[in-house]
Order: sequence, then C-alpha cells, then structure tokens
Amino acid sequence: MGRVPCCEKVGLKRGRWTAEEDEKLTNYILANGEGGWRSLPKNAGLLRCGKSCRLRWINYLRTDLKRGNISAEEEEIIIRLHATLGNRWSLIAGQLSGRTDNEIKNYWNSHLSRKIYSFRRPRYEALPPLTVDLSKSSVASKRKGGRTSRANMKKNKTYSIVSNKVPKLANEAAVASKISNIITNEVPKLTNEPVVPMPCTPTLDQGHGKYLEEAESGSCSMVSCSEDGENQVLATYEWLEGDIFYNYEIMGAELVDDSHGAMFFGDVTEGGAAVISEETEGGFTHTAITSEELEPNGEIGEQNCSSTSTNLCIGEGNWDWDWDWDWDWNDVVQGDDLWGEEENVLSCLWEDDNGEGEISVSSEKQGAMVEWFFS
DNA sequence: AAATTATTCAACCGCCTTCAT
DNA sequence: CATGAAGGCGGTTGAATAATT
Repeated sequence: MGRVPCCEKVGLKRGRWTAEEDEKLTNYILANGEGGWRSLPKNAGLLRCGKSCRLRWINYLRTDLKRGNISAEEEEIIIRLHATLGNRWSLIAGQLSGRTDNEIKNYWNSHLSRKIYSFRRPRYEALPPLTVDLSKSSVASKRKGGRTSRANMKKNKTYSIVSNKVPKLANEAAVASKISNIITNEVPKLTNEPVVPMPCTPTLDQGHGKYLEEAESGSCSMVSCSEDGENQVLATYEWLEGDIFYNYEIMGAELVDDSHGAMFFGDVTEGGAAVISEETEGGFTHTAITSEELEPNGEIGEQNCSSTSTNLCIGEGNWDWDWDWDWDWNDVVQGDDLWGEEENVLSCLWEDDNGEGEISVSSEKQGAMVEWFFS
C-alpha cells in the first residue's frame, strides 16, 4: 500500500493568503524547518492543503527571496538560459539567487515573450555548452520527483519544427561553435531605444509599413514610417556574422498596432534562411525556411504569434541586407507585378550560397518546391 | 468619472518521478 | 513487485490592478 493522503481537500481554504496565515506558516517553518508538508497545515493551525503551504513558502515567504524588479543583468541571464533550456523555469531560477521559478515564468510570459519572441536552435544541433552551475540550483540536488518537461511530452506550443529533414550545413562543427559562442558569450543586445526620427523612405506609405534596414554593419533596425512622414527606429538588433537561424523577433506592442508584423533574419552564412510572416486566424504565423537544398517538407520552423498582422514579407537570395524588405505577399500571390518576378522571388529555394549560381535541382523539383512553398 | 480593455502575478491544476508501504 | 501518496514541476487561470477610451 502507499502512503496516506497528504490532506483532505474538503473544508480547506483556498485563494489568497492572509497576513495571519503567512505569519503562522512562517513561524512554524522557522521553528520546525521545511518539509513534512502533509502534516504541516494541521500542526501550524492552517486550513490549507500542504501543497498550498509549500507553494506559499517557496514562492513568497522564504527569507532568502530577492524582492523588487528583475534587473537588466538578470533579464539577460533569463534570455540566455531560456534560449538554451526552454521553459525549464526551475533550472533557470536556480541560476538566479533569490528568484523563484514562478517569478521567472511570470516575468517571461508578461515581459519577455512579447519582446523577444524566439531564439531558434536547430534541433539537429547538440545543446550548446552553456555553463550551468548546478551547485547554485537547489533543483539539481534536492529533486526527488518533478515532472518531465512538457516539451518532451507534446509539441511545443509556440515553436515547432515539423520536418524530419535535417538541412545540410557546410560545417556543422563550426555552426555549433558559433551557436555556442552566441549563447555563452555574445547574446545580442536588444535595445528598445527611444524613437529616433529619420528621413522617410519613399517606399513606405505614411502611417504604414514596418521594415528592417541596415543601420550599420553588424546591426539592423526595425523601422516604421509614422503618420507625419518620418521613419522611426523602434528597435535595434545586433547580429553576429555567421549567425545560424538566429532569429530574434521583437514583437513589441507598438510594432503591431496597425496590423503589421515585423521580422528579420539572422542567418548570414551558408544556406541562409527565410522567414515568412503571414496572417492566420487569430494571429499570424512566422515560417522559417532554409534555402539550401530546400525540398518540400524541408526544414520549417513555425511560430504562432498572438498579435494580428497582414504584412507578409519574404527575403530572398544571398543573405545580405541589401534586399527589398517590403515585398507584400498579397501582391505576390495575387499576380501583380511582383508575381511576374516569381522565379526571382523563389529562386532562393535553389540558389547557391552566394545567390548567384543554382544548386542542382531539377525543374520538376523546383516546381514541387514552388507548389510546396505556396501551399 | 465611469466603463472598458489590457496586464500582472499569486495561486491552483494536473501530471510527472520517487519512494514508503 | 504493486500501489499510491509526496514532492516537485510547468501550464493555466482569474482576481487585482493599471491603462486607456
């Protein structure tokens, strides 16, 4: 037989804790130590489930908790660790003294997930050697139970790789090394800088259009043309030459308020990648596609965003910043001038790394690619 | 000032592994 | 070995609060 039940759920108090309950719980634990959650409520004179007591203590009453806002340094650590560990909140919190998994999780969901939508690591890469100091993590040493990451149990809700094809990379070791460097040392600086007036770009209608342009080598800016005819730099992104699938997408509310999405590419090495943003029911979808030897059912990354968008863009050719960022997908598919450029638009699917020659892909295969691409 | 909408975050839920029985 | 509760975790909810209309 197993153990006796931890608590009867009937007649127990739920909801917010009162100051009096907090005091009872704190006093009891300070006198008797943590643990024994089953018997704790009764002994402490609390009409609470042991689980509830444990949560309250762990998340709010512990004496070693750090109060106050998450600092910029902590935020950066969260971003870096989340890029590597995913939603392993307990593990992430273990690297930030005085912070709880619940706090980190809430902070991510309410602050960071909208600002930095994704960091993508191709699944065929080994986990980068991010140094995680397990000695700082109570999780590692104390863990008795604990659920398996849901990412292992079901499809990731916000990002999924739907392919079983591993895209070819010229030098996987080099790629892994670059990713490792990114994560361990060189996380890009996302600077939500104050709006900076710039001369308006003629290609943007006033009041519409958000796009990216090269600001200087190694960085790009997210730009919007405002109602008064001035471009505004909304955010700046610094990338590292040779980034692989390095997509930081800044989804600040101010960027999507008039039904436009924004995206950019971090991939400037062999093969390249494209990201397409398209409207879907209840939001929009970003699709990342490798260009090198891309085939139907090739490597696809898909993200569902909560905001709405009608702005559809595609970049093509060599992964440089001298592109026309303002392609309108509707124009392409509706058959106006851009449709006539179909081959140019889609040639990225079978171009070589320099965007000059074509890799060996039969016309039949190209047709299949196009069909898949538009499907 | 009131109503509406958006955001935050404390608390709960359900599931997992471990381990006492 | 089988059973089932304990302890622990990530996902989700909804009340409280803030911001906007």
